Amino acid sequence: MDEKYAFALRKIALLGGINNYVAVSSRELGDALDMSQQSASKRILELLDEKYLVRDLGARKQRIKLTEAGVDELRKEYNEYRRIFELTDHVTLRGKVVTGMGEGGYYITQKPYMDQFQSKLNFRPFEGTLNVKLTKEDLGKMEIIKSMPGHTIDGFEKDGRTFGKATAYKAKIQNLDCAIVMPERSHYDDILELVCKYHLRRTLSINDGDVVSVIVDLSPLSPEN
Amino acid sequence: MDEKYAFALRKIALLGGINNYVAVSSRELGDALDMSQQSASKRILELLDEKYLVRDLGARKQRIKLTEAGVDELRKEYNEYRRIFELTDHVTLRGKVVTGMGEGGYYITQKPYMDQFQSKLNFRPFEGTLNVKLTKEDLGKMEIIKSMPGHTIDGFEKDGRTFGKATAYKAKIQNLDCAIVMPERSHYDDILELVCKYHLRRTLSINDGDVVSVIVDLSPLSPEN
DNA sequence: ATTACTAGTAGACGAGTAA
DNA sequence: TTTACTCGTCTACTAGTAA
Repeated sequence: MDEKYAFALRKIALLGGINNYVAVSSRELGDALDMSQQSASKRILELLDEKYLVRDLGARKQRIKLTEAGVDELRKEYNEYRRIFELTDHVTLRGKVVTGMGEGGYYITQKPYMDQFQSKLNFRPFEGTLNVKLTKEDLGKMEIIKSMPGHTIDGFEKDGRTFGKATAYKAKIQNLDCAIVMPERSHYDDILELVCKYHLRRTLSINDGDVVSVIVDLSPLSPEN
Repeated sequence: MDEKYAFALRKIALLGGINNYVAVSSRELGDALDMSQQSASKRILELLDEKYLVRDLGARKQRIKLTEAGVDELRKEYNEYRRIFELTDHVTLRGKVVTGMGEGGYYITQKPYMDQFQSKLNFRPFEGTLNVKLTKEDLGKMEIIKSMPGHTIDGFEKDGRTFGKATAYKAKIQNLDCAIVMPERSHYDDILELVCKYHLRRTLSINDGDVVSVIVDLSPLSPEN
């Protein structure tokens, strides 16, 4: 991603091209970008080529709109700014409860993992994880979380099989202590895996499709805790 | 402000150079900016020249830090992203109550202004304005407000003197209806001028130095209201 | 008005290298 | 190791202009 593309996309978004088509001439965009009409025209062609923009080239004036990919690029930059200016001690994630493959539960209950949860998070998880599919808006917050230290859960070998490393972060769901676990090699990055001392679905009376908020603690870890 | 400067400042901020000096070699910055060590070195010199950066050039490795001006430039971009992604119907401003020059009161009480307040905001302000000096963090939010329509208060002439145009936005302070008034040609942009039907200091028992929150309404204006 | 081609050029970049 | 100079290349820009 070239920075100049992000810059142009940002200005187009500010002109209203984020949710709807907006009529922006190459001259107007040139003014916004402080460049010539010709260069702005070229920039638009490049953005179309990169699939960051779609265009409806009418007779008089073109109408343009960011694509999903274009919005995603902007969101990346937005998240960088949030890391810079909103550095707080917690992040709130929202998502919908879903049923996973049951793998989470199998992994979690391995003794070496359990022992580490006990020593690092101060509780032994109930066998099983609660899977939460994050809303699109909160997906970017995962990057913020990943950039913070968290509790490292070491991997191990057993019966010739490898159990990978993971990182855990203390969290709260409806004021109940829990933790989110992020395997180092995860296929999903929009699924949050929660572990808790109790059976979350039963304790909180939640089911598939329910929307829940998870507050992830990002305060600096005290050494040896 | 060249976009490439903002890009470099952003990466430096992410590397930790926003509050403190941080050791970043020109090679490391080059990697972050996806450019050569030589170009990154040049970029740092340019940023120093523009006073966006200060440097402590030690024997082994330089230590750099953003200046106030540098942070301000980043905050501008951050505010652009907030306008894009956080488009909400209100903005909360915080600041400290201060005593102005008394000009506000003189202007406000002019009949042509008063009549417009009555017709556009549906109240006649108490004679006098409450001045609130905004916190640095919320200064950028003024840009967001300025970019929204608001109620236009027309200027007029009287006794050969010109009374300028202004824009008013409905607001609430401690749940009390009020409005902020932004003269088109204002010398201050960190001072909020509030008008209210009541005497705010007396009604809310506030005095100089008290910190107040003002919720500014940005919901789209209904036509003819 | 528009958009966007071609051609010429200024300036940004990296390689080589000094300190 | 650093930082940062010079210099040659090449890219990204604008002017002119067509459609």
